[in-house]
Amino acid sequence: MTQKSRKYDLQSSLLEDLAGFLSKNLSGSVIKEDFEFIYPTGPDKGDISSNFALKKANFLKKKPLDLARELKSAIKSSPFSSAFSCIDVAPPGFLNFTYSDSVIRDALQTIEEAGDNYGKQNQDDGRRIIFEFVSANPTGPLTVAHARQAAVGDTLVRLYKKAGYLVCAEYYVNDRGVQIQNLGKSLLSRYLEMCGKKVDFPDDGYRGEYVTDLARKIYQEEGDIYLKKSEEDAVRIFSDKAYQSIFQDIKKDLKDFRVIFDSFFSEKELEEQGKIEQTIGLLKKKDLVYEKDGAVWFRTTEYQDDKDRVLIKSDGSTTYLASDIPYHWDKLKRGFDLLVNIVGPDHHGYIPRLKAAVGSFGKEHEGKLNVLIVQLATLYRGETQLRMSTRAGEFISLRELVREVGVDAGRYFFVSRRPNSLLDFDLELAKKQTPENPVFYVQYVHARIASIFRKYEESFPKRSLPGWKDLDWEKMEDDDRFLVKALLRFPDTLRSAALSFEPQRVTIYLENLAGIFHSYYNKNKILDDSNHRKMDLRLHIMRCLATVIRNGLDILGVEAPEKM
RNA sequence: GCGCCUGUAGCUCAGUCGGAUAGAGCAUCGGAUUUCUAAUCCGAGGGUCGCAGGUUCGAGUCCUGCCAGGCGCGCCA
Repeated sequence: MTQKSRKYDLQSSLLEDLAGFLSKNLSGSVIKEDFEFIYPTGPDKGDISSNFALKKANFLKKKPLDLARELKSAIKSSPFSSAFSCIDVAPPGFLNFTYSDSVIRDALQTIEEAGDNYGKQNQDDGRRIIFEFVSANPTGPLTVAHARQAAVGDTLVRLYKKAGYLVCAEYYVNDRGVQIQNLGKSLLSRYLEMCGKKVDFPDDGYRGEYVTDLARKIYQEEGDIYLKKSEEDAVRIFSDKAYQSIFQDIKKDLKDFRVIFDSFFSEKELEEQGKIEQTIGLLKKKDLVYEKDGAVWFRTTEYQDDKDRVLIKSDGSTTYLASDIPYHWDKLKRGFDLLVNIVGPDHHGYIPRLKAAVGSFGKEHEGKLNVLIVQLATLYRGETQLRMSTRAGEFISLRELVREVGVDAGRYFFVSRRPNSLLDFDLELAKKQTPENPVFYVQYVHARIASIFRKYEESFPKRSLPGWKDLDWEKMEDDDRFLVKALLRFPDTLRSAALSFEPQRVTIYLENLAGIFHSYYNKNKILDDSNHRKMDLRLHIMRCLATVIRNGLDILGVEAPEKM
């Protein structure tokens, strides 16, 4: 990690340099990566701690406390000394550091300079990452399950972009195959009904109302002109009409949910380019496929699957897996080093197959696929759980959800729990404008600060706020320090959220930060005509806090309002 | 039966690569408003981290076994 890459992450930069210094100061047997820093819990433990002495005492044949004291005195007589107002050796061997005011000053300056870029990093390990998510079949509207996947996926993409990676967000479109055919047949049936024909609705057809609505629209606009077509042609035409219409709606819903895709990858094109056949040919050469019972099988058991899987069914049609293999090969060929797939829990049995697909491309690609499972969300209205059944066509769509609770609350709630945990989503709570609702609690910070600045403009119309260099740091109090130290943790929070694929760390951070602010706000007056020097300092702190809240909410795709 | 996931306060959940006395919010109870937005704040009570072993300076976190719940085990997607 270069100095430049940590430009906006003061804390990591400082701690890394410190680790480098200490590892050199000890003996050659310790490297800077041996030093880790943890956030201490509880009072009187400083701002950041090191457990190095406990970890390495045995290895260095020293007592932990002695080792800790040794480290402390090394720091004391080094330039790093000025970064800490206190270095405390605490039994059984912790080193507790308290940041000095110079660090706090530097933190504020960093945030003011960085602005929207605060939190941005340059991980710079050259890896390119592709996130594939939602990828819902374009056979019906997006549901609440897709909504959570969309919110999680999009937030992760934003996190990785902020961390400095080259990222691509992709939607894989199953725009061919049996399900699209079924959809076309369903639409055709509804259409024929409108034309007055008596028809049997397909057994495995799509019974949702959206199909009937679309049929009505076609009938109204074009009349019964399709009655003359052969059934084969009609199914083809109606499949295409249905798919086009539904897919447009899906794209619009995603856009309205502030979910941005860089590309939509078509399965149909994959087929038309002959990639599926090619792939099976290639696998044949590697002796990874064989015929049995009239079907063609892929030896996924070579890659830790518990049984082999069919690629070509005995009726000659191909399975999803047959398309997924060339699709994932294509991702690798496009130069992506990490393939992240975000899927629902119903797909988890599918993971070994996909890993086999990636593994079959070559030893060097094994391990490049990372499948994240996003669990379902259960909707509640207060205490009552909303039952949903996709089969019967009874479900709450993404669109309805957004209409009811809005994009901000929707996105925030979906990412506020670990992706791998079930999520209870209370529609009533999401709509509430009270502190129980974490979205409002966090947004309110931004609105309150904006309000302070409005009031400031009003009360001191002719005054211009002094620049950063002219502030009086003697006026800083413990409450101010505490607040800024929380801001200092922001870049590290984003990094840890990204690397662990856990966006809820951002919401937890923001809620904690909001709590610190509201408490501060209640206790301390910002605008103070009797003490302009203190007011100036605090206005700068408030501005930095608003920046962090805004940047944090932006990662979540949630707006930071000026007024509420 | 096999595999994956989950189990932390009454409820919903945090808990970073194994760190110090396990934390929030809701709910309950008691307080705060001549004020930059009370959409807020302050305080109190509330725990066998599912159970039992193990690893070690140290375990909610890692390992093994068990218990409970969810999901997956198709020539469906």
